[in-house]
Amino acid sequence: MELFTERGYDDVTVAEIAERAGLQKRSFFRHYTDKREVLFTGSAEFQRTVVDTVRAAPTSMTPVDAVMAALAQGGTGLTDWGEPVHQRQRIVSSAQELRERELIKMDALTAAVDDALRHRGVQDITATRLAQVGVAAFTTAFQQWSEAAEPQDFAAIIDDALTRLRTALCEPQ
Amino acid sequence: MELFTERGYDDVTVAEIAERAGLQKRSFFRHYTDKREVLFTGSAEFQRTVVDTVRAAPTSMTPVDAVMAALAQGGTGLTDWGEPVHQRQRIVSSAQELRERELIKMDALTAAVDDALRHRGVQDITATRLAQVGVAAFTTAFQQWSEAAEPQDFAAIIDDALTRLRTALCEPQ
DNA sequence: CCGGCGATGACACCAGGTGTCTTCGCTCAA
DNA sequence: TTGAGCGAAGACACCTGGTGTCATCGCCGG
Repeated sequence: MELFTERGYDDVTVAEIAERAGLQKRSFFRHYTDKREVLFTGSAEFQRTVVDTVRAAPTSMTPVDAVMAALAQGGTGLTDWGEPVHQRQRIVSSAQELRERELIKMDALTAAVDDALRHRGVQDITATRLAQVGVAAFTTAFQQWSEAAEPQDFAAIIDDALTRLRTALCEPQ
Repeated sequence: MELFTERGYDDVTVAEIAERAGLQKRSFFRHYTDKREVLFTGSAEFQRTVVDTVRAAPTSMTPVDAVMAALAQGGTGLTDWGEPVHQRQRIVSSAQELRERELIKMDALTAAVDDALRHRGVQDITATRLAQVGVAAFTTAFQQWSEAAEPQDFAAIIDDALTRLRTALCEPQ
């Protein structure tokens, strides 16, 4: 993160990252499959958190609500980290290869949420759609959060995103 | 495509692709920025088609309907190619780096549709949501089409996808 | 017939990524 | 205490994607 922020993602070499960590280039690739992957360590844990929350939601909850609550909670956990998350976000959006990686992580998250919904007994096709919509709302909410000047409440942003989506889809002007 | 199908994406080298085309490795990179990009030549044109269709839709049409009609039309244009598209799809889904590239192309498409909707006077945030939902429906519809044993009508699939989404979102059980 | 221009050849070079063997440090049992 | 065993790291060669650079060739208009 230090190196990337100082000189930009492309101008930092893996050998330099390894050196700063007191290791050899080869050792870097024993910990991360990719140069990109070093910026996505947390994503597996984040995904697990969201999935667990969806599964643990009371059966009285609507599937939509369960998904949105899980994503809101997970997102709040992220945004609580504050500045480091902002920093990471700036780096990721600066390079296309990183945005690609982020997109595929979100795709994996979508698949995982989809799966969690099916475990709740939601019909297959419905589950897929809900997962897609939920993750899309999460993504834009997160982007909005990271672009905002003032610190904002993540849960409020993502709720707003969903409401607007519902309106647009179901009550077209 | 021949080489990739014969031996798999990873085991084909750029030098070999160039050789089969009677060119030098360096010349390949004068035509494509990437090894991946050679599988995404059509995507710019596809995006242009969809955007133009959204813009050209009569003002009497609902934004949702305009988007879905444009995507259905564009998708039908794709699926009309038949087997080559299936072949390409098999290759793309076989390698993570290719799926990543595909995702970012879809992201670009989403942004373009978003923009086109705003030009129609749709409110900004609504436009973004509609574009996301539309492209998501397109993606799953296309996937369903490419996995189907029998040739199917693309427009019907994508319509079905949207209907189910509306139901899931607006009339939760 | 010539000057210029775009496309390609030729070639060196860098960085990401991998295979392989060795070395080091720790743990645990005899 | 010692030594076998094992995982993590070092060392190093090697491949491939990707770029910079310069020479070359064919074409086209004047």
